[in-house]
Amino acid sequence: MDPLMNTPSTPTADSGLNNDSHNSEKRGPGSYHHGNLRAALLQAAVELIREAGVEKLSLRGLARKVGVSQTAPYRHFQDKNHLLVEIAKQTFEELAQATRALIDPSCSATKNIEAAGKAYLNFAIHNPERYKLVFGPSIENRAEYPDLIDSGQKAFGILKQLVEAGIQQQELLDEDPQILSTTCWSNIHGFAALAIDGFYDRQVAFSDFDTLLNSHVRLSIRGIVR
Amino acid sequence: MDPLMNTPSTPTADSGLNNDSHNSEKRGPGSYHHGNLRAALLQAAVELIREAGVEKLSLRGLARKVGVSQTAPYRHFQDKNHLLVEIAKQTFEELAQATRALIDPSCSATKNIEAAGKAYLNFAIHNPERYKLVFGPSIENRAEYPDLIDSGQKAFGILKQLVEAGIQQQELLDEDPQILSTTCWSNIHGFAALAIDGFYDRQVAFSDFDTLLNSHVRLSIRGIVR
DNA sequence: ACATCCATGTTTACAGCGTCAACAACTCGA
DNA sequence: TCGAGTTGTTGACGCTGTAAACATGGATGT
Repeated sequence: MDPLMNTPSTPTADSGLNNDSHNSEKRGPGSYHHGNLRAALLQAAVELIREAGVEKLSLRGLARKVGVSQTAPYRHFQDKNHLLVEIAKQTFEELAQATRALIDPSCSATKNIEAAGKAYLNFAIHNPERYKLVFGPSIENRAEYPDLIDSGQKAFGILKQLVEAGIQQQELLDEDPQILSTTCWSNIHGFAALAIDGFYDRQVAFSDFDTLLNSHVRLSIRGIVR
Repeated sequence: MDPLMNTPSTPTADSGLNNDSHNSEKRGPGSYHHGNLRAALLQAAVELIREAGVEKLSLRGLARKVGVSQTAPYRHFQDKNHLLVEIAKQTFEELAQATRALIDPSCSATKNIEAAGKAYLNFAIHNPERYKLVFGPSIENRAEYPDLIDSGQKAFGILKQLVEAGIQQQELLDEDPQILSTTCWSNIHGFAALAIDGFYDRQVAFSDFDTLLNSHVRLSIRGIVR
């Protein structure tokens, strides 16, 4: 306990005031327990990631933003990695939902794959930092989180089903569906990754981006149709 | 000497001894200047990155490995980012060279694109951490390093030339070469990225990996051939 | 041969990070 | 009502990137 500038004063009254001032309804005035910290942390983390990328996310900064002490998050997440994994899981699910949303059973499989691909890319491009979180190196030991793997496989499953249908309908090449769908996924993912990281910015005017995206999806799928 | 100063020891004798003791041959015995520090740092950094990935690379650890003080690297690189940029530049050049090596002018453009794609993927898969460094989020403000951008564009230029030749030879679709080559690159990159990050490990047995790779290249290119 | 300059190295220090251990406050069921 | 468990706080440790001040010694001009 140094009498210097560090800790200003009584924690109870102070934290209550602080929270009241810039933290709308998350904590009652002067209350010790947050009440919904886990959810608040996840939400704030997503915001911070969206604003500055995963690399810039720190648990301490996150705690500051939510208005709790720097170690409070450890009551809800084993460590930073577990927090990221949770967000990645959610992101996979949103990605899957966005992809699934545009599928129309009355259309051909090929059309559906195209629609799904575009939806996938649009999600990726509108949520670039979270997309990078999911596929990038921020998460350590991905393999050790079965739930995360499951979410990913579920998203991939959407595409795989479409491809299998396409093969059955003789719209696509009669080859191993695993290979066809993997190739398709790679193609789409590659575009997302490069687009997000700005590798196309110097090649394509902004107005042409949609053309590029549409062409890419069309040409990528063309590789596996009959 | 000065009893008021709190510097603990005479730096001359001490540092000389230290260097002699634990620093094998990189530095002459008792020599103060390294003589080749910049190159040594780059080489050691590449090793560390290969072993543990860019995320685990620290300038201090690097300095330790090379046997210099923790701030010595700052005499040769403005900051960590500049070091990474330098390595990325080198990697781009190696990648370009590996890709170019397998091109055979007596073959068709399509065959060459296929060969280049496979060479590209093989380089990526055998140098996963450096590949991730080049395309991943480790480097900040990529756009502010024109040399790096140039290296990237040069590597991409190889593919673009092949695609343009293919269009002229009427092997490929008669469409915007920029779009065709971008699509081709995306497809290859997507496979590299997902393969490196282990997204195929649970789908494909190791022995089947080459099949998957070859199929992917074939199908990806198929999308842009006539 | 010698003095001097400057590139290259070292020491020290600071702030920020992830995380652990010890302690404090609130909640809730017996 | 009380005691236990949950959730929060404080303080500390060792790591990081990097800035400032200082030391060294090889190159250079005389």
